[in-house]
Amino acid sequence: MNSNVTPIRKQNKRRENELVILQAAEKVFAEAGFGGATMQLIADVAGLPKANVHYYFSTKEQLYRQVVSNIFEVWLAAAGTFEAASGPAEGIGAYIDAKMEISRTHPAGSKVWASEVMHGAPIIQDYLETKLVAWTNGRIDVINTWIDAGLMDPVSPRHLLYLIWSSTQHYADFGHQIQTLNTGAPLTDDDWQAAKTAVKQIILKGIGVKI
Amino acid sequence: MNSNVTPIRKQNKRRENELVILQAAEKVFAEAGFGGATMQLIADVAGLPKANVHYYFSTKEQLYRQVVSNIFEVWLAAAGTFEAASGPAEGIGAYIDAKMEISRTHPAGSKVWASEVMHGAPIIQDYLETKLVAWTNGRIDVINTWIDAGLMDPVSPRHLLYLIWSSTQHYADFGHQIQTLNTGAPLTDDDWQAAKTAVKQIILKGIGVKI
DNA sequence: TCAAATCCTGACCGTATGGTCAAGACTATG
DNA sequence: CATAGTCTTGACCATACGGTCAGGATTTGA
Repeated sequence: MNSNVTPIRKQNKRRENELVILQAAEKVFAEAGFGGATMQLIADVAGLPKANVHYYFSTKEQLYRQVVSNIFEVWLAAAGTFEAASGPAEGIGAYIDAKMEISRTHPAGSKVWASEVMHGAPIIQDYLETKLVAWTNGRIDVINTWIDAGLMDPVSPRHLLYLIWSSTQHYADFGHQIQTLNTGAPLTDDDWQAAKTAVKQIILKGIGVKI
Repeated sequence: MNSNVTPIRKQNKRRENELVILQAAEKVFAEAGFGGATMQLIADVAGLPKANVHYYFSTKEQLYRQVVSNIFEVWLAAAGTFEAASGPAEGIGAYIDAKMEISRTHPAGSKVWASEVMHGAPIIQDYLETKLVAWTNGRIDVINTWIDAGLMDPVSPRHLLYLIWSSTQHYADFGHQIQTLNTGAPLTDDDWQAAKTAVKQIILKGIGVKI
C-alpha cells in the first residue's frame, strides 16, 4: 500500500524547488520588505517562471509566512546553548557567540524577522504569543537561578535578554550601516572577532560575571 | 524688494500642510515600509486628497527622503549630550538616556530609519557616508580620550557605539515584540524606567565606569 | 475691486503586480 | 505502451498603484 505515498524522486524534486524558492524569497524579502518584494523578482532569483513559484506557494503571503517560520526555528535552535550551561559565564557567553554567528551567516533571515516585528508582526503574532513567550519565560527563570546563586548581579533578566538580542542582531540588521562606517568594506574575520569579543566583554562584565 | 518672498500666511499654510503630511508619512512608512506604504493611505491619514499630497511632495520617494532626513536630524541633535560631558559616566549615561527617550517618543521615526538601513540605505546612503561617518569618528576620538585618561576600560569605541545604538533603538524598533512579551500591554512609566536603568547599568559597568 | 499667485481636487492614465488557467511535458508504475 | 499523477509555463486578467492635469477655489497685495 503506497498509493497515497508520493514517490521519492518527486518528493525530492518538490523539496529541491521549494528550497530554492524559499532561499530566493528570503533574500528578496530581506532586501525589499514584504511590500517591496515581487513574486516576479523572487522567481527570477530562483531561476523559475513566476507561475511555477505559484505552483508551490499559492500566495505571496503564504511564501512569506514559510520564510519567517523557518527563521524562527533557527532562532530557537541557537538558544539551546542556554540549556546545558552550568552558569552565566558559559551560558550567556555561548548564547552571544551563537547569536553573533547567526547574524553573520543568516543576515537575510534576521532582517526579515526584524521587518516582520517592526510592522507589528501581522503574520507571526501567534508565534510571538506562544513559542517566544514560553522560551523567554523559561530563560528568565534560569537567569534568576543564577542571580539567586550569586553567580551574577541582580539585573533584570528580561532586559538583559533584550540587550543580547539587540546587540547581536544589530550586526545583521544594520550590517549595511556598519559596513559603511567600517571604511565601506565588508567585515573581515578579525572584525567579526573583535565585535564578538567587545559585545561579550561588555555584557558579561556588565552583569558582574568573571570571564 | 520682496517680490521673491512668499507671504507669511501662505508660508504658514504650506508649512502646516507639509508637517501634517510628513507626520502621516512617517507613521505609514513605519507601519508598512516604503514598498508597502501607499500615497493614498498617507493622504487618508493626513486627511487630505491624494492629489493634494502630490502638490506638496511630487513623488513618493521625495516624501520618503524628507521623512528620513528629519529623523536623522533628531538623531544627531540627541548626540549633543556627548559634547559637554566631562567623562564617560556623564557623557555615555546621558547619551543612553537621550536615545531611550527618543525610542519612547519617536518610535515611528526609528523604525523608518531601521527599515531604510536594512534595505541597504538606497535613499540616504550619502548621509551615512558623510554626516554619520563624521559624527562617529568624532565620538570615537572622544571615547579614546577617556580611555587614555583611565576613565574607562579599553573597549573598542566603535563597537561600544553600536551596542548603545542597538540596545536603545531596540525598544522602538522591536517595541511590538517587547510589548507582546510584557503581558501584551504597552510599557508603563515604571517599565521604561526599569529598561533605562538596566541598559545604563549593564553598559556603564561593562566598560568599567563607576556609577 | 481686481489681477496674480497659490492652493485644492475629482477624474483620469499607463503600468506593474498578484494571481489564474489551460494546455502541454515529464515521470513513475503496472 | 498506457495511464494517472505531477510538474511546467506562456498568456492572460482584474486590480491597485504612483503620478498627471485641467479647471475651479481661495488668498494676497495694491
